Amino acid sequence: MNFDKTRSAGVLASELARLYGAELQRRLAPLGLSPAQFLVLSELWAEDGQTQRTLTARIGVEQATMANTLARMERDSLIARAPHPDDRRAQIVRLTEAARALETAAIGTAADVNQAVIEGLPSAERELFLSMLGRIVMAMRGRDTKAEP
Amino acid sequence: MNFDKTRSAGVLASELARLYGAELQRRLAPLGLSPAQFLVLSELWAEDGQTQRTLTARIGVEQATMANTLARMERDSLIARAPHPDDRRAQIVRLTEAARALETAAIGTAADVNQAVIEGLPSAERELFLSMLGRIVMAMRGRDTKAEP
DNA sequence: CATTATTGTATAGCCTGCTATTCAATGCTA
DNA sequence: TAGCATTGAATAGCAGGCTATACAATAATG
Repeated sequence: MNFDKTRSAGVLASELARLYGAELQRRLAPLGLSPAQFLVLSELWAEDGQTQRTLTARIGVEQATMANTLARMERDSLIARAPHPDDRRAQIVRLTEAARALETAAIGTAADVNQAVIEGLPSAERELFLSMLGRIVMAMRGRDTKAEP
Repeated sequence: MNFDKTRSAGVLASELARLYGAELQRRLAPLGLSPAQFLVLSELWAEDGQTQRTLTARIGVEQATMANTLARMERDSLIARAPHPDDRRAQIVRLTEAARALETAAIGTAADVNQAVIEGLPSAERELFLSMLGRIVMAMRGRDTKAEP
């Protein structure tokens, strides 16, 4: 009886996630960004002025996680919050000028790191790998929301 | 300019890691185990009486991370520490009876969850996926230790 | 309209990563 | 052998996941 982590999709994915996160962190650091902050910014670059609720849904993280990430981003002057015009519970999250200025560099960096990851495979296999990984994630997302009998 | 996370190996791997971790946590909880604790135990089930140093190397996390995980495991009575016979800095980490009793159930659970992950793909693709993921991880591990000019 | 349910955020507290620092014990070497 | 370097662990402090709560604002319902 034993557990072979070298053939465990979960363990391998976790290790890849850590390695990717470390590398991205290292390369985003000069811009003053962390990987989680980059993800939020990438949503805001696409559409500025979203609600915390919307960001949470689009990024797929829990509400509390987003609240904490946004708090750090506000502390770091990457975002500012304004009152929502017709819902006094909510706030509008907006990019600061500083954050807006980082778009090109940060997206380039993230693309580089993702390219580096995928270069671990011969080019003929890369598309297939991305497709498989995407399908596995979708399947797991499905399981997640489903309760068992 | 924008960042497509649905085609980012890193973002997808991170999401998969989170989904896997959540599911494994849920299924190990009845046994009183967390995913990180399970990994340590799986090393100790294979060879009891290792040093913190050895566990750190085999599992591939930082020393401080392992120290904290072991502290929680000791708190939870999964391991006990004994003085190392010929190095007074080191300690020998040993399974408790309670931890030894969990082996079959825990390994079965982890195997189930990994099976669930892989079932997101048609069976014909599963081996190839594991192989690709393994190769990508190995390539990233290599990059990691390498400094850039 | 008054109650109740739902929704948007914030907060507390946990786990597991990480880096940086510290300290004692060991090992090496001049 | 004395002194410096290395090694095994612990600790502090941060990030970013998570669940569970709390609370005010809004929506829905009797």
